[in-house]
Amino acid sequence: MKEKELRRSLAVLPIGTVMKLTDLTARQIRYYEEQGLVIPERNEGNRRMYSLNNIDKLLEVKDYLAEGINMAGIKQIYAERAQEEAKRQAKREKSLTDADVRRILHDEFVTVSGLSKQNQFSFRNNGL
DNA sequence: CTTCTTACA
DNA sequence: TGTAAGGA
Repeated sequence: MKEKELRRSLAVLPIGTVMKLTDLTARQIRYYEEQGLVIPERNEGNRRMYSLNNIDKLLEVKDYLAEGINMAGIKQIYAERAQEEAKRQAKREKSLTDADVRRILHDEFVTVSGLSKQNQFSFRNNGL
């Protein structure tokens, strides 16, 4: 499920194709870019190149606009999503940290008590 | 021919 | 948002 995401992120579509796929004018597509929504890559000739994910986002923006939401509103929606994503990532990092805490605490115990893995085994055999 | 930027009777 | 201009 990752090879798929990679392909969806490949910028291979020129603006002309995007216009047909989204039914948006070049003017609109470039304007949304100015507004910070859907920034395409550029090829050697400074031409905009879009990915399938870019297409999806443009269609999404188009829908919001059709629903009567203005540029400011759409920006807010994406700003909120970005903040939520940031929090999810922060929480994930915290979980990994907690897992490491056990190992760190365990190693700390072994060091302070002067017990190596091998000696711990020996103690068990001696009824400790 | 397609796309780019800039500007606006 | 449309469209013209001038260049790539």
